[in-house]
Amino acid sequence: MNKHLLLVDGNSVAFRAFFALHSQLNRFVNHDGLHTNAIYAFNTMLDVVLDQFKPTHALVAFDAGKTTFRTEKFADYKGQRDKTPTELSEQLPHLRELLVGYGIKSYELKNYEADDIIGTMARQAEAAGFKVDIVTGDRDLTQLATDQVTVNVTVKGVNTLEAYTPAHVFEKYELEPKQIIDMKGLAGDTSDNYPGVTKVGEKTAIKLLKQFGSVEGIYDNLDSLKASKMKEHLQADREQAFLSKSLATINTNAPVALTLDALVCQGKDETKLLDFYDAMDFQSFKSKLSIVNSAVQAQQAALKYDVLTADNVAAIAAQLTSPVTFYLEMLADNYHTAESNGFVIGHQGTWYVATDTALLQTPALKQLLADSAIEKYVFDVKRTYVGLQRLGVSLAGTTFDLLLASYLVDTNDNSNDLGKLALLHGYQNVATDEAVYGKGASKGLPEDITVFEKHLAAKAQAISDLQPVLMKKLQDNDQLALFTEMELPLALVLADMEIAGVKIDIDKLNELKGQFQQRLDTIIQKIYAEAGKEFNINSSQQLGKILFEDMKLPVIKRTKTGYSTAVGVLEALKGIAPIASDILDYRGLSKLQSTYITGLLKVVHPEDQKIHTTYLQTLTQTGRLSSIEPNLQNIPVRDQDGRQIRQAFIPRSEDWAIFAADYSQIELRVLAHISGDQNLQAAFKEGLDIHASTAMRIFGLAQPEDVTPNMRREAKAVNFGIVYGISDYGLSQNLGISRAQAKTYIENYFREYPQVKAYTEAIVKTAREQGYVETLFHRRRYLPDIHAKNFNLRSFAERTAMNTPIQGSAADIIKVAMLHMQHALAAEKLQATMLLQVHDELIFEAPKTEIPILAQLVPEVMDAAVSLAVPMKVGTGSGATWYNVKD
DNA sequence: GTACTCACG
DNA sequence: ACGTACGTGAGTACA
Repeated sequence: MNKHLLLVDGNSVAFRAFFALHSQLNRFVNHDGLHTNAIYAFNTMLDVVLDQFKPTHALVAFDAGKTTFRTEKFADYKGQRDKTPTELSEQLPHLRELLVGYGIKSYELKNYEADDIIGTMARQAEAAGFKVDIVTGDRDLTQLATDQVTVNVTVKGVNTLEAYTPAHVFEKYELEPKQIIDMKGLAGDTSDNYPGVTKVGEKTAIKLLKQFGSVEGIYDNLDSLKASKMKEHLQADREQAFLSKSLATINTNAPVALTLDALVCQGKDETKLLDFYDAMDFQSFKSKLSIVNSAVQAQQAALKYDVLTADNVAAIAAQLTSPVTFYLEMLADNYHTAESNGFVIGHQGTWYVATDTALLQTPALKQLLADSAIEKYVFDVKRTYVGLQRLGVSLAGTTFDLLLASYLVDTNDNSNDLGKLALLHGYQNVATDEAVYGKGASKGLPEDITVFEKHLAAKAQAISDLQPVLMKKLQDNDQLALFTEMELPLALVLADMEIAGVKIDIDKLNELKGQFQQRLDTIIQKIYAEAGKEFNINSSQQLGKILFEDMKLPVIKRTKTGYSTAVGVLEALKGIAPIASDILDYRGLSKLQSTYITGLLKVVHPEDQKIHTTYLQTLTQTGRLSSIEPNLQNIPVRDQDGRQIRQAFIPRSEDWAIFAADYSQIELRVLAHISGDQNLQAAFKEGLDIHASTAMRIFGLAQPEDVTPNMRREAKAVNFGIVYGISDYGLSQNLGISRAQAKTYIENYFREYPQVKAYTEAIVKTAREQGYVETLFHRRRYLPDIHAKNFNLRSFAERTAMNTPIQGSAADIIKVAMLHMQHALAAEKLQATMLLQVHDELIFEAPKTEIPILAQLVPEVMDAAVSLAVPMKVGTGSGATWYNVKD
């Protein structure tokens, strides 16, 4: 068998791996708070190269430390390098463990770099007749390429490799591999921090080497060069050139205490890898282990199910007893329009699968599902309820929802895919939908119907198996009431709101569309005239060029990729360039046109002229809802133009009206409650204008009349800032004041509201000690970054620790209000229907005759949702459209 | 798929 | 010294 040696530059590949998944740094944290992104990507790389090269021998070389024979020669070698981020260095020891699991030797050598180990072993292996593949992120190693040795350099992350054979090196540099060191000697290397020859870069170096072959060749023939700046530099930097070349040269005779025989691949030790993956929380690698797979396959093979038919369904339904697990499959995402493809019902170990959804119409089955005395275990009760409802089937008695429970236990465990979610809980026996149905355009039912049936049975089994696990966790977290009394029943309230939908005046939207378009056309022509040419105004790239290059306007702010053209920037330019103000107008109108006019028209249901949004109940980190397809929680209100969109939101019929109620300052009231601050509480108890009251305190005013509108505005920003987890910089940006000024405001605020200050300090401490923060109703958010060494990550976690209990408790409160509201409407036998929730407000439609009743009832219910140390305040209004909602 | 921008609380 | 306000969704451009 041909011997084949794989040599990996451990540090360099780990470095690449770390930055390949750098944007995911927060998502790759194990249960001990260890970052794992580099380990994960390194593992992926290992799988790729082992599969590609199928080596018989392998070695991963690491750097031993900072000091090497190179730093002895040149003290500043690699001197300018930033310190390795701690999030990466903490991962390096675990890479060795991973390699042990893979049966691959790792090695480091004092005073030498990984390069030298690799160079030495490559030469030895070559001499012994091996084929050698080197994997590294560092192009310098291409100097080692020969006919037997290929240097594979990572490109874009770590999974794509560029293979440098001598021929490829020549293609790239027009040099022999051994001349790479001469090139480095001449051009230097900024990342390794050695100089080379002044003003000589890669291009010049290559030109010289093509003529003279090597650094030595150049200096031997220096006299033959005609006089030039370059010649002067070469003469002056002679010593540097030779030093740089020697630094770039990989030592292929390092005293490596390894024999080739010691590098034989031992094969994976799956038991070790299993432990390692458990420690790292790597579910996907774990699931690829054959010991895991065979266990999973055995369990899946043991999974028994029967197929429901028209003949057996009634008898089977009749004998099912509480609790039953039920799952309705709809492949399409949007359950308001999705077709139902099949379902499964049963209990532990006995599953009945149907791919014919008409069987749901069987009276015995319908009755069972609608019977609240028979407990149901499901995954995503809202989706199931709506799907069934569209088939004329009622669902009641749900006592467990895997999706909801998982979200409450940890807001990060919130995949909508049952298979993925189960995996997050270490449960492996159910495939992901993507694996079974595919994705994108090719998504569909498997050709083999039994694959589909098995998948449904496996889902039911997973729900049933995980039910006790999740219930235990909820109980341990003191979250049973939150689950059973709040989120589960709320799902049905939300489902009813989604199903009810909100009626849209299509003619109104079209009328607005025409008006906006006319104004847009005028502005577009004006902008083209001002710019001196036509361009795509929607492209921030093109716009940046026009403003800052063609028109030479001052650059206020940059983004990662170029010039920022955000509102703040354009506002600042308004005074010197009228085009800025036209672009702002254009942006405003074009946003309305695309997102709100055409966007909403696209999602109006053709049959009922209504919009049925979908609320995501398990998405946000704070407990708020989110709204999609379309988002009805961000319909314009602040600007007059945008606000008109609300004229298109109308009640279901002529003699009905829209009614809305909102909590006033709910977050500040929550803050007053949980901080226990006497001064803040007093302000609310006395019914003061809270922003004016804060203004009096931070500006030291004696009389309410002394508060100017500007003082109130600034105090309002301070109040908001406190809720967001304040910083002087953030406040100064928001108010356009100096950082010092902002700092004074904050100090004054904390002096006046000392218990708020104490709260912000205490909650951060709590987060550090227990790793999470909680809302009034025990909703929990984990904050692993609270311990981060990185200042930014840690600061962010600290602000989140302050904000989440406030925002989250406010979310809890309105959820309770919604539950009570639904009951009250039924108890009062009102036709009024709750339609929308926008974080601190509820929107209803009702017969005009019921509006006075609602004006009384809704604030009462919202007030009574929770009893805080301060009173609640609820504002209401009604009108013919959402736009017209006024007191 | 990511970046940018902007709508809401 | 570090570089920010908290929580969302959608449209467009561009690679």
